Parts: sequence; structure tokens; C-alpha cells
Amino acid sequence: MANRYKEFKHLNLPAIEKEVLDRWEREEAFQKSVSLREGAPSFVFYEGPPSANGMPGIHHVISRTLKDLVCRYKTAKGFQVERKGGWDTHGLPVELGVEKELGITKEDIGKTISVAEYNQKCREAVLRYKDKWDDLTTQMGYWVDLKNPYITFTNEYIESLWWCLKELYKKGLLYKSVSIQPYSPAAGTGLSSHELNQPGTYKMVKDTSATVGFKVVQNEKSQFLFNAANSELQTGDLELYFLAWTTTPWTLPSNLGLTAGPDIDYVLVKTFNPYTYQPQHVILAKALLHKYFKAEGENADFSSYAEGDKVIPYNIVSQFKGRQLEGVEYEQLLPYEANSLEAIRAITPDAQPFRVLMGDFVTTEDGTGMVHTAPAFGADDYKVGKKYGIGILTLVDREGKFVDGLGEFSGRFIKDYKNQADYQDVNVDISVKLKREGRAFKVEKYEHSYPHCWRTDKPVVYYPLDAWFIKTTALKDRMVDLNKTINWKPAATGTGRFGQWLENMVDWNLSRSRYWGTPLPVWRTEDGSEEKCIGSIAELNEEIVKANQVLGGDVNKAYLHDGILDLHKPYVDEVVLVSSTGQPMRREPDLIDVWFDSGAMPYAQAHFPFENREFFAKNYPADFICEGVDQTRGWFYTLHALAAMLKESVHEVLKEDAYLGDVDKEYPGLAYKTVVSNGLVLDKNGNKMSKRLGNVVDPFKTIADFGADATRWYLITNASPWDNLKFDLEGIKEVQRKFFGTLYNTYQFFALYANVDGFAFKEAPIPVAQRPEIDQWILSSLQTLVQKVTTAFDEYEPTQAGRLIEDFVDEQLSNWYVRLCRRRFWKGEYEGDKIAAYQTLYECLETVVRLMAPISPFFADELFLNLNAVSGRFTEASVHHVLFPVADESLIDTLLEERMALAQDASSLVLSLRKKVNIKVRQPLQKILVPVLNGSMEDQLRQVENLILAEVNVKEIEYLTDTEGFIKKKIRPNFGALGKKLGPKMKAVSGALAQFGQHEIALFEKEGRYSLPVDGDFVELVLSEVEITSEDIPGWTVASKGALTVALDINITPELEQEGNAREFVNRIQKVRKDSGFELTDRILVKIGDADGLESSLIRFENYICTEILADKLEFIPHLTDGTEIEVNDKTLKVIVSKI
RNA sequence: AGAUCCGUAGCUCAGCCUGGUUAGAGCACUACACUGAUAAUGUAGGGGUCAGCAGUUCAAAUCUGCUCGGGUCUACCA
Repeated sequence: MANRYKEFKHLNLPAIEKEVLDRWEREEAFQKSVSLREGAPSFVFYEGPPSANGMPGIHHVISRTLKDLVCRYKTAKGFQVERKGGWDTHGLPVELGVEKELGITKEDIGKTISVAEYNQKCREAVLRYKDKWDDLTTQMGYWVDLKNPYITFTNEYIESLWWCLKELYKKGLLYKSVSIQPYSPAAGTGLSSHELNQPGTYKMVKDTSATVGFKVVQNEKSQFLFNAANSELQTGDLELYFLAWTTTPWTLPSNLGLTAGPDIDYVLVKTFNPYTYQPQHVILAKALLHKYFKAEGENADFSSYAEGDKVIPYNIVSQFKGRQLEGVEYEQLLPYEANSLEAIRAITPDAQPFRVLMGDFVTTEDGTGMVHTAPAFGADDYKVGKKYGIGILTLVDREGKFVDGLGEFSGRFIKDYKNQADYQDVNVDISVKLKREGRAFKVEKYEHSYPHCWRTDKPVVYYPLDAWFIKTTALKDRMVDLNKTINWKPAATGTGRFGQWLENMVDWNLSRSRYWGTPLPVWRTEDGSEEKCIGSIAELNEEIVKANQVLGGDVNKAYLHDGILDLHKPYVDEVVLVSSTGQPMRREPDLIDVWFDSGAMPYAQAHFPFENREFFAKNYPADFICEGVDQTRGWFYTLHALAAMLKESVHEVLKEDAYLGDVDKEYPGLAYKTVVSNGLVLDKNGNKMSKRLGNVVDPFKTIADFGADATRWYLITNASPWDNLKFDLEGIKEVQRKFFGTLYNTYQFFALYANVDGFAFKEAPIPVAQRPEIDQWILSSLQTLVQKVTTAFDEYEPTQAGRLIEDFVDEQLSNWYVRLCRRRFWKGEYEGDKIAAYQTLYECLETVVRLMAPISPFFADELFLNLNAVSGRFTEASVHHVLFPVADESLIDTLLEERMALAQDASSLVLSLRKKVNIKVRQPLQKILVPVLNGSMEDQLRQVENLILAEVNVKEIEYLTDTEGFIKKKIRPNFGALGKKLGPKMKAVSGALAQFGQHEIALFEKEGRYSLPVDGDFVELVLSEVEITSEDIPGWTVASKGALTVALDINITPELEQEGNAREFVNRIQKVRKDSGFELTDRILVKIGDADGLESSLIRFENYICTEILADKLEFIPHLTDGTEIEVNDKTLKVIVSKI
């Protein structure tokens, strides 16, 4: 055991951290922190797997700090917290990285590079920066098991995913369907939203847009429209048209419906067609009327209209809500063979197309307020089309050209996908045709932003593609209910962003047409009549053999003996299975969404249910997870959705193992109980960090420069984790200086004197009640701190915890306790009071260090071990192995804390008064006056009187009660109490009280009640409904804060002046001592020359002076010529200070 | 477009849930003081349309609605 506390030369956090890291490594501190809790209840944490194919940034440090501090805190609270690391290894970013590296595109796959080679490259690339990530993890002090992480590309992991998928399949929750997705005809591939969000994909383009008329069919449903039109004078045939607008006329042949907004106002307008000049009735949203009609044409003379007139007359015939149009039929716009009703019903047998539908997505921003609906070419169209059963027509093939059976348009490309020299825009031709037929109402070039394929630069279309879905909507209610049991931090994200998301849930599109990912384990016969979903490797191997036996020949030859070795493409695709009727079955080519990989991690990280069932049962669900808020609809959702959907499957497996607990209660279908979603890290100007802007902060450099502790502390205390953080290095510097610097100073102070006195906490603790009041106070504050910090951590409010600790260390411990107690450490013998001071300060330091350990694990451990090395109070080898402090409530004395606050305020007020009259603190003053308004205040103040007097260097306090009659008082309403009683009269009463003079106040106090005339009425007031404070003591300079007022006697008597001189003299000698490099304990001899009138002061206070400066006596030597010249209150004298 | 968070001193943030005296800290700035914790510390000062508008109320930074600005997520529209 050491006999001296380690002293530092100066504070160098990065250097300290390096040593601490070495020690942790050497002593396997992390592993021990887990193994020491063997048998304790577990606290379950899931690590959201990062993808290691990019470099980590500073934003990764914040969520990992949060994760780490919670896990450390829970360990300190006695839980066993296993933290398995993980790596997300599949997905598009990996593929893109590889393609960039090899200089290839997707089209090269299978041509210049085989799928096997390509995937091998991906496998190699995926952990490229794993070392960097591991470095960051280590350096920032994130304790997580890096040795046995789960890796999503392993066969075991994928096998668990397949199990999940098969369970879903068995429940009918996995199905194949069509969905409308971005598709690039030029590249012949679907595009992910990620690809669509690449910079530059959305471009401004000019397209031919057309507003066209759909002719209303006259029948029962539409009769009201015709009636309205008929009420006007009408000649010729009555023709009514719905107007709809499109920027993609090529979708018009595929039109099957028109969608209107139920609450939008529509009008029926009589006018002329601007191209054919024939009279027409058109229907469009009222709000958009003036996009098509010039105001001066309203009710203009129809009879004088001539072809080509600029102003077209019109009048509004009728107005109605969109909902009245529901179900109204219209004639098909561009009928051909391929889009005949027979053709439509050949695809969708009961289709009822060419009707008006209702849709929430309709706006009156642009267009006509009626949306041309072609279900194949828009997600909204598809959805509303499906709801109304209008069928679906896909009259454009995958190359982007019209199919056969569309007359003159057959075979034409809808956009110039082939860079044809003589390309004619088919959209123009369609518009021209419609113009001629009197079906076009307005044709113009329209400029808008439209997505383009990032590889070919050609416009994207929305196109129906086959996809596999998970029917999450079937379990929506369960997910919504379970979500209410999750502790969301902040709560608003759970009810808001996440809750809304659940409410508006759509089925989960799992399919991805890519190469590097988890393959969908579904095999189908060519005609789709039979399909198989495989749930394990064993099952697949069985089927492989079976297929070989039935189909014979070379089928599955490569996989017969060893079974399948890699579950990725291309190998799984080479496997052929056999149907019950002996048909070959091939795998559905899709891979699954990588979010499924991460959402299934609770099962797959344990290779559940194939292995580790016990581990799984113990580690499910998570007590706590934490990621960036951008994961709300990502990982948070997929974890939640899968847990809800797999609930029964998990129960079944656990029951197989004769699991005895209450499965419903312990595994309610929840993946996590608490989730913290942290905000983003922005640069100091509030901009998102991006490589492009060059404002990214390098976490390695930050940690190297300022230390992980300061960085972590800054990240946690500067803003709530869920608020965005404006990251500024200046802030870290401030934390370093203010918090760590202060704590370091306090420790240094302690170590300095404890080493001198040999304090090693060997004496029995002095009962707190026997220690001085100030010790009782700081210990009471300390216990209060422990309580508050514990609550804050328990509520996942680390920001609060950190700020509380900061405040305690700075305001209470350093700037009050240590400052006031300094003398106790350096003066006097090593006994009672001094030992109490050491014990108290030691306890404070030790406790603070344990409280802060979760947030700043390095410095806390360093100080803890430095303290413990001498005292040996703990047997543990690290602060991270000891239990969290528990507040000793018996030490909490609220009254004491209150009166100390009073003392602090009083001192601060006196100091400000001294400042005002320019009398330095070293000059003693005689007294301060404090008006007291009640007994308890005086009582409280008396108990801290000595502290105040010492702190402000004043001899006495005089308490003034109002019996003297010269305290000037002020009265104010107690708004809280009076507001409820008075209501509207409040203002008048408040005004009346402000007019009170001293006499009224005194009367009120004496009677205890007051009858106040207000608006000719009387309001009865009692004392508790007002606040009376002292405002002034006439003739004195006063200062006040809240209810506390102090006045200072600034008369300096000759005696006080002499004492002031003596103190000043002491101060100068101490400086000389220090300059001469004497040890603290050196005794000195002082020779004094001509003292310029100070002799009397020095002689009178010789005893005091000698004790202070450790001299035996003062020697006066007249006419001293050498020696140091010092100045004492504007008088100069020479002194010689020498060691004895 | 929808959802959500944020907007308080030059900067970083408390306070808002639960309305009530003169809206607080720290940093920075200025001045002074302190000097056996000294690469520390104290005191004082200037600095605010609490984003804006409207409403509820005796009383609004605080509650409600709208608007503006910023961020994020989701969606992508004729």
C-alpha cells in the first residue's frame, strides 16, 4: 500500500487516460466488471451494429458514450451487464464501395466479374475499418465485447434470420406482391430510396404536361351534374368533362381512375374548349379555377365568342364537395385493344375502372384537384386503385416502351432511353392527338424537379415490380399497444414520431434486387403453384438431397456431400429443390432488406433457436438500447416489429425447453423496454457535418487533444442527448478547465496536505455529528447529491446527473468547503478537527469520483485508485467494480443546507458592499447588520454566523428586529395564494399594496389581517397572503438578495486599522517565504527595518503574526539597509526572512 | 407534403411539465480584488421585443392556435 497520495505536476488528461487504458488492458478490467457480477440479476443491453466499411465520426462518440455510461452505471448498481458488440455487414453501401474501388458498375456483375468474386470482395471490404472502430471504441473508453461480436454475414446469423422468416411464413405474414417502386428503364433495374437520395438525382426538367378532359357518363350517379348544366340555356349536345393534369402523358393510356379530395370544393364550369372552340362543361377544383380561366372571362358574353379570342368566356354553373363525385363514371380517354375492359379484367377479374375515387393525398396546389390515376405508375395511385378495385394496367414494358396493342403508340419509347438521334417525344404526340379530339384543355411545357437514375442520368419511372412483403399491418394493434409500455427518451419520440409511424404503418417491403445480402429462403416452381420457405441449414440440406434423388442428374451435385457452405449468392441460387409433384423449384432471386438483419439481432446474435437458448432467455428483451434518432423508423422499428410478430414463436421454443416462467409476462413480444434516441451532432454553426463541407470533427484527434473524459463529459452535459448538439471544441476546453481542472485542484490540495500529515484514513471515522458544522453541511450536500444523481441516472437523464456533479464540485466543494476550510488543513496539530477535515474531504472526493465514473471513466478511476492506494478502503481494483454510492439519508439536514445557502448569500452580499466602498477583505471591519423578519431566520443565521464573519472578515453580526422601528419594509402580494382567491381583483389589490407606507405595513403585521378597499368593496387579507421583506435601513448602505438584506458598518477604528496592517504584513511575508522557496513547514526568522509607523501594529499583533508565518518572534532592527522591500498599506519597509 | 424536435444575453444552455415578485447560469468582454489550491479564485458591470402574431387568464418565456426560421425522419405527388 502506498503511503503517499500521488501528486500530479499538472493536469494532462490524455496522458492519464493512456495509463488507465494500459491498466484496464493488463488487468482485464472490463471482463472483470462482468464476471464479478456473476449470478447477479442481468441488465440487458443490445448494441446496434455499426457498419465498419466507413470511418467512425464524432457523432458515433455520443451514442456510444450514452450506451457506455448506462451500462457502467447499471454495473455499479449491482447488475451483470453483458455487452456483445456487433457488425452490420450487408447492404448497398458495401456494394457501392466495392464497385467504386474496382471501377465497375452493377452491369459488370456476371460479365467482367462473377457474383462469387464480387461477393468475396464485399466480404473483404466490409470490415475494412474494423481496426479503426476498435481503436475508437477502446480510446473513448467504451466497454463492449469486441472479441465475440455478432457478424451479420455469418452462416449462423443468416440461419437465425431464415428461422425468423420461416416463422413469419408459417403464420402467413410473408407474401409476394406487386409494389410500385422507382425503376430505371435505361438501367433495367429498380432503385432504392438510398440511390434516389444521392446528390444530383433530382433535376429540374421541362416536360410536356397536359390537362385533359375525361367525359362524364350520364347515369344516376352523375345526373346531378347534368341537371345543373341543363338549368342553363343549353344548345347542342351536353358534354361534361372532368379535368385532370399530368406531367407524364405516357401514363394516360394506363389511366383507370380519377381521384378527388372528399373535402375539396369543385365547380362545374361552362366554357369553350381552347383548341376546338366547341362549348364544353368542365369540372375542376374551385381553388384552381384561375389557373385555367382569366377572371375577365367570367360571365362574359358567350354569343360573341369567336375562335382564337384571347379571353374565353366562362361561368360557374354549380359547386359541390368532392365526396359527391365518388363513383361517378367517365369514358376511357384513349381506348385501344391493350387497355380494353376485357384486357383489364383478364388481369383483375372484377375490376371496375373509370370511376371517380376519393383520396387524402389530393391537394389544390397545382393541377386541377382531380388526379389522373394510373395504378401501375404511382404509389398513391396503386394504393387508392387497390382500395377501389379499379384494376391495373402496365402498358409500358421494362425497357420503357409502349407494349403492342396501343395503335400508333405501340413500341414507342416513353422517354429517350436509347439516345436515338431521331427520337420523337411520344408525350407530345399524345397531347396533339388529345387536342384534336377536343380532349385536351391545356398543353404546356412544365418545369419541375424529377428523379433521375444516378447511373444512366435518365429519368426514373415508378413501376410495378414483384416484391416480398411482411404483413406488419396484421400486427399493428399489438405493436401500438406494446409501444405504450416502452420507456422512450424523450417520451415525445415514442408517442410522436414512432407512434405516428406505427399508426400509418404499411407492409414491410423486404425485397432488394442486389447481390451482397441475406438471400430470401423461398423456392418456387416455375408456374408459382408451389413454394417452399426454408428455415434452417439442416432443412435445406435435406431438401437438396431429396431434389437430387427425385430430379437426378447433376442437380445440386456440388452440395450433396458437405452440405451448403455459404448461404450467400451465387451458391444458394444454384440449389434446386423439388415440389411435391416433382417439379424443380428455384429460389426467388431477391435478397432481403438489411434492416431485417439488424432487427433480428436479438435472435441471431445468439444463433437462436439453434443454440444458446438459455443465453437468449436471459438476454431478451433488452432493458435498454440507444441509437441516433434517425433509427426511429430503422432499427427501433424493425426490432419492435419482429419482436411483436415472433412473440408466439419465441414462446414455443422456450416451452420446448420446459421453460417454467410466465412467458407472457417476461416475453410480451417486446424487444426493448427503454430506448434512448439521441440527437445529431452538428458543427458549431449548427450545420450537419459532412465530408463535403469539410466540417467533420475527427474523434481521434479530439480524444488525443483533450482526452476522452473531457469529450464525453462535454457531449453529455452540454445538451440533453436528444437535442441536437452543436459541437464546439471551445466547449470541451471549458469542461476541461472548469470541471476537471477544479476537481484536479481539489484533489491536489488534498494530496498536498494529506501527504504532509500522513493522513491515510487509518483513524476510525469521526461521527459526523461530532464534526464541525461545515463538515456536516458538505456531507449533507453530498448525500443529497448522491440521491439526485441516482435519480437522474435511473431516469436516463445523464445530462442532469453530470450538471449536478459539476455544480457540486465547483460551487460547493471547491469554492466553499475547501476555500473556507483551507486553514484547517495547514494549521494546527494532526488531531480531532484536522482529521475530521481530512476525512470529510476524502469522503467527498471518493464519492464524487464514484458518481462521475459512468460519464468519465478514466479520470474517475485514476483518482479513485490514487485515493484508495493509500487508504485501502476498497478491495476492488477499479472504481468500475465497486458499487454505486447509496445516500445516507441520516446525514441529510435540509435546514443546514438552507442556512449554508443563507451564509453564502450573506457573504456574497457583504463582499459586494466592501467592493462598493472599496475596502479590501483583509481589512477587518466591526459589524454587519441583518434585519430579521422572523425567529427562524435569525436562528438559522446565528448558526452560520462564524462562517460568515470569517469569510468576510468582520467581527460581529447584529440582528435587527422591527422593534427598533427603523427597518424600511416592503409589501408584495403572494400571487400564488391570492390569485385563486381574488381572480380579476388581483390587479387592483396589487396596485393598492404597492401604495402601502410603513404605517400600513406595521398595522397589517400587528393585526395579522387587513381590510383593503377595492372598487368600493373590501377585501380581507391575512398575513400569509402577502410577503413582507426588509428593503432598507435608513442611513446604511445595504444590499439584498431575496428576503435577505445586509448592511455593513464601514467605520475603521484605529484598532481595526492596526489589525488590517498586521494581516497585510502577514500576507507580504508569506509571499516572501514562497518566493524564497521555503517548505510549508519551515520555521523562519524575521528581521524588520524601520517600519514607517507600522511598529505599533506589528507589536500589538506579534503573536498572531508569528503563528501565521511560522516565526518565533519579530526582530526590529533600526536602519536596516539590505533586505527585501515590502509594501504594507502604502507604507514601505525592509525585511529579512531567513530559515532557522 | 406529412410527422417531429428546436428557437431565451455575442456564444453554450437552465427555467416551460405544475402560469405568479425584477427571466437565470457558465463562457466571452470590462473593471476591481485575492494570492500557502496559483496554468487557480472572488466581486461587480454592461448585455434580453424569451423568434413573431393572435387567443385563454387578474397574470404568459411557461398553456392553446397560427406564422416564420433551422434540423431530422418519412414520403414523393397528378
